[in-house]
Amino acid sequence: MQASPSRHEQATPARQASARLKRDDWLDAAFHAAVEHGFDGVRVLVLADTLGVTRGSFYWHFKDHADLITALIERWRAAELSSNQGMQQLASLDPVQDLETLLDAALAHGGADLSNMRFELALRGLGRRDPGVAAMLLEVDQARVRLFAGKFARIAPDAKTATDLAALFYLAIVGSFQALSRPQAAHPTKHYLQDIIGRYLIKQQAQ
Amino acid sequence: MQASPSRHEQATPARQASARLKRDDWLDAAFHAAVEHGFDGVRVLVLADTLGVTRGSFYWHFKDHADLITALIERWRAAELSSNQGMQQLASLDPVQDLETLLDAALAHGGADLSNMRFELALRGLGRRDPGVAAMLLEVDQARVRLFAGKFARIAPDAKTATDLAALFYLAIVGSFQALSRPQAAHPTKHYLQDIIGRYLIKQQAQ
DNA sequence: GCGTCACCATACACTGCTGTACTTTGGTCA
DNA sequence: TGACCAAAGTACAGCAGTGTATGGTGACGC
Repeated sequence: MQASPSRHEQATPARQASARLKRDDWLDAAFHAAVEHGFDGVRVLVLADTLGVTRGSFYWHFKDHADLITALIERWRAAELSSNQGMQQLASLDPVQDLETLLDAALAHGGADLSNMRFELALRGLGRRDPGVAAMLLEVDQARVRLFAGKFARIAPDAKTATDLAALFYLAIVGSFQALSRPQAAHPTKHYLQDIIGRYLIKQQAQ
Repeated sequence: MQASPSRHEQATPARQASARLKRDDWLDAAFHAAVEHGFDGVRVLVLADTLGVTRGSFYWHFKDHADLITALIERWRAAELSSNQGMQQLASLDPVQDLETLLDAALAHGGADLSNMRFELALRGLGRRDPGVAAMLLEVDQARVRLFAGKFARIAPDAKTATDLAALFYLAIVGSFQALSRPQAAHPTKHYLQDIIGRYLIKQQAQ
């Protein structure tokens, strides 16, 4: 649901040269750590290890561990909301095509999007303990549902139906992020949703 | 989606008397810790604190920390699958009523069910790192979708529609566990789903 | 060519948590 | 009433991680 997150991701334990690190490099490493091990697994000691430096570098760029986490979250939030705004712009003549494009983007479980999905799940895990994070996630969720509702409004018979369907489908998408999703198999969720759209909504429209 | 989890839950830091603890008491405490702080927050030291004993007791009941976690997960799995089987039994004459009862049970976000919901979310967080847990969750998910599909089969026009709708609604339920759910407000998800059922499915059936 | 500053290393103190070996208590039943 | 044993206490070693103070280095500007 967002473009590729980072400029240069580095998964290998030791960096190739002695290129000096910037704040964003630490944020990228923290991003991947959160994706792999959750927010509890974001340790500055292991980040320094994977980046090939010591923690002395970290405490130059960040005040402390909490500073890293808040910066990481804020970067995601900004990118997410801006991506949401971008999606709101593009609208073709075919409303069904628009919805399927939106579903494709939301359900693209692979590559960089898979990392974004897992990061978002880790973030939701954090939101269950941190009210501030929970409020931020609610803001993002509502922006997305508004986006969906805008698309559904073009094919639904009335406004309430549009918002209901938007909420239902968005919740199903969030649910598909973590249930019934074996990584090896092709993701069936997309077909579910597209079938449902084709089966009910179009029928509804054509009546 | 499950009955009350534990026989006697104890949230207060110091226990009232010197009642000796059993294995299940430790599991109950671990359950609540997982609910509150996730699985990474299940520490035997803090469990001992809240139970009012030292860790000497813990290492009598459990081999180590991993032993506690696997026992906790297995207990949940057994209770969940048995609860699922119980729900499969009850079926009234009215299929729509059955579905709404099922949705009520699935979406009951309050009291002991809220703890169960949060525990399940913590478990899914763990499943993202542990393949064994992920496989177990897939098993539970599939059992639940089968349950839903069985109910939908009584009102849907064909088998594929029933399984599609079951998957869609189940995913929406899982999604509603963590998105768009501010604890203070009444949960709108139930009304979404009931509206959708009333709006589309019944119409579909009556055609 | 040299100083400056952004970036990094090193060393230390400290905390929270695990696991283990051993001892102690207290309830129950012969 | 005294032995037994489940349950809990005590003490120690060790590990992983944070934060801090301070010193080192290398690329760039002048």
